[in-house]
Amino acid sequence: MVTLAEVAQHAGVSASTVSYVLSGKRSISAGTRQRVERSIHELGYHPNAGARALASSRSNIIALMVPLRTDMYVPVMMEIAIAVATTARTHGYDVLLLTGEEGPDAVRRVAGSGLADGMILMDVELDDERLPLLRGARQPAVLIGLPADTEGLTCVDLDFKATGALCVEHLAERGHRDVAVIGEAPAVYERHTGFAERTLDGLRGRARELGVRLLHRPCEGGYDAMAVTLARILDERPGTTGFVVQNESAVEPLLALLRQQGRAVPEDVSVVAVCPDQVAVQASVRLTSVAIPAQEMGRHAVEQLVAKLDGRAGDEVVLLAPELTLRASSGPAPLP
Amino acid sequence: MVTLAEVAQHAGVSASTVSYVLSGKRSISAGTRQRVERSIHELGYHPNAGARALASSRSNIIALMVPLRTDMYVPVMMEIAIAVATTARTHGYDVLLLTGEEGPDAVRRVAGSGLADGMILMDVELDDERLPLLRGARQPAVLIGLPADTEGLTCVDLDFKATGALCVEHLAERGHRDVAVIGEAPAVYERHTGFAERTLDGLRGRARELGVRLLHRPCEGGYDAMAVTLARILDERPGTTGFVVQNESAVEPLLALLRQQGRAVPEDVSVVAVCPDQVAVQASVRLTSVAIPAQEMGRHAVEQLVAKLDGRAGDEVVLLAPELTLRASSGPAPLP
DNA sequence: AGAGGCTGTCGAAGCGCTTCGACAGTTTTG
DNA sequence: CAAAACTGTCGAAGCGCTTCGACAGCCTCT
Repeated sequence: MVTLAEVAQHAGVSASTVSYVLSGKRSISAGTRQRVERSIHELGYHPNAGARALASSRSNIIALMVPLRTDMYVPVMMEIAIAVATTARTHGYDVLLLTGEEGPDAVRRVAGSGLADGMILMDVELDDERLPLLRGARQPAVLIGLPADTEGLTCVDLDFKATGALCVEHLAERGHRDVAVIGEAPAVYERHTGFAERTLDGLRGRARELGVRLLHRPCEGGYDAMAVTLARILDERPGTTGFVVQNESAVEPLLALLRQQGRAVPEDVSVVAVCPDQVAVQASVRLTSVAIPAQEMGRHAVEQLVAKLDGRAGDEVVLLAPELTLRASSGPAPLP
Repeated sequence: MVTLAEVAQHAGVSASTVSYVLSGKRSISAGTRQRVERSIHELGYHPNAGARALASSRSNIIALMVPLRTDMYVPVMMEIAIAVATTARTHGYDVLLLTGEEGPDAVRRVAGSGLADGMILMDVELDDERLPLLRGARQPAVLIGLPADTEGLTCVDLDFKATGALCVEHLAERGHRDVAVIGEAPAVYERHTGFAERTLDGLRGRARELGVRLLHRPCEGGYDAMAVTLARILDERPGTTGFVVQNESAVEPLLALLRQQGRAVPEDVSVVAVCPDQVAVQASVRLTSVAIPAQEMGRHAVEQLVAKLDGRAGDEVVLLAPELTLRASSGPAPLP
């Protein structure tokens, strides 16, 4: 392994000069800089990460805590994770992957050991047990998701309340009076994951204002579960003509079942989904949907965190505005 | 931050003693050990990762390089990544997440800086440009996937050739003479990803032996692409009664289309999928499938890598045997 | 022309930990 | 019963880098 000292000797300067060339924290004459850069190149020098971390108390690593669960739409998680990793690199950071398994201990471990300079947490519950630790820590953190109390925390998320409202509006505009909501798996609600409840809030609030009757049913993914859920819904509210689907693995089963029952989409029934665009486009009926901006969320989270690490930002809650894309699963807009 | 020295002082021993208590590399009397452990606990001490890495030239970090692409089934990638992270923790390692974006440079950077002790690469192409670097490096590495030349490399993968053979056998046993293969997206073949081609090898080889006529068609996921592909297949081979599907996002569309055309599964047509069990179970017809053992692959990869790091293992190619699970999408076994 | 300010470079002091050799005290051995 | 072999602990020397203060040389003022 080539060391700083060897580079310095090769270039005929002192070690500190090489360090300053690398970090740019002091001005260096053009000639010296070039000589040093050539030596670095010729010797194939790479700074040692450990030594750097020790001397500077900065590891240039961001920890990303992803949920271990697989009852939520995994591609979204993956997309966020990849966006985080990619964005982090553009700011000179690497990403350490932590699973939810260790829980709060992971937070302690990473913060205590200086392994990472800051952390990003996904899948935050309304009253997450990791939050007190984060509030107390000198470790900057950013949450993807919105807990009940955001005091002293930085959060990034889609505005799910507005998302719910938007879906109802869209269906109401098209004349639907009875709307069913196919929600996430029951477990998601039971552990009080913020986004599911917030979507529901938005749906209910706007439905009340617009005089739409709403029926919400959680639903495991898959064909069988969807069949049972749909049967119950139509039993209870036979006049249901609008569907909002928030569980991506229920989308295709729902469409298949509706088709099978002779209910045409969008002629008889409208469907709006909350899902990544890819899913909406690949479905058997191209779905009108509110996209989950996974990439943007990941990118924003990193940028907030980097800003905090640079002392450029304080706590902040960023809610991304939902956007509804009209596709083939909901009727045309009514004439004005 | 509490340091080793402070713990040592608090416990009334020298710093090296504390270090040996922590690492267990020298024997320590029970009394001393307890005193030190109490001090560690009381002071809330966490060893500094950077200092440790510097002094020991071991970071206790494994780098995991995941593909950036999203044209392959993402949940499998995610499941592998999570299995890697989880298994790594049980061996005392953390996982650094690298995206394919940086390509070979990432390998250089990580190896050069000592950021990680070893690396695991996913989505390896037959003639991957990262391979020469790995062969030359003192950085142990494990591949998930199988390149063309495995000389000097450690690899873990599902035995896709056997998987292909198994699928054909299963359909042949049930009397199918014309079998269509719905493959991955064309791009996957174009970049010569090993598993796709190896599956095809297995399919073709066994088909020839068993006198089965095989028609292979790559297919983008989604409903529309599948519709076009299916139409072409039935046009070219109207007698097709068996399907092998290797693209998970084509599964549900295929089932919907077959249903729509009045071809009953499994009465008229049998379908065998290569996909995670979750997908097979959630489909509108529970699918006979060969599972992709994502967790096991991740776990194996870590264990191989850790063994190499401990000097307990050399290069090795581990191919996991495929297992076919009979479900509702293929006919009953013929009477003996 | 001398004071004061810049620039560019260097030396040295750590950062917190691991690990090697040394050694006092105790136990085993022939 | 002395010699040999352990055991358990300590001190000190780094690991490779960052960063602070110092300073030589030069330029710019009045």
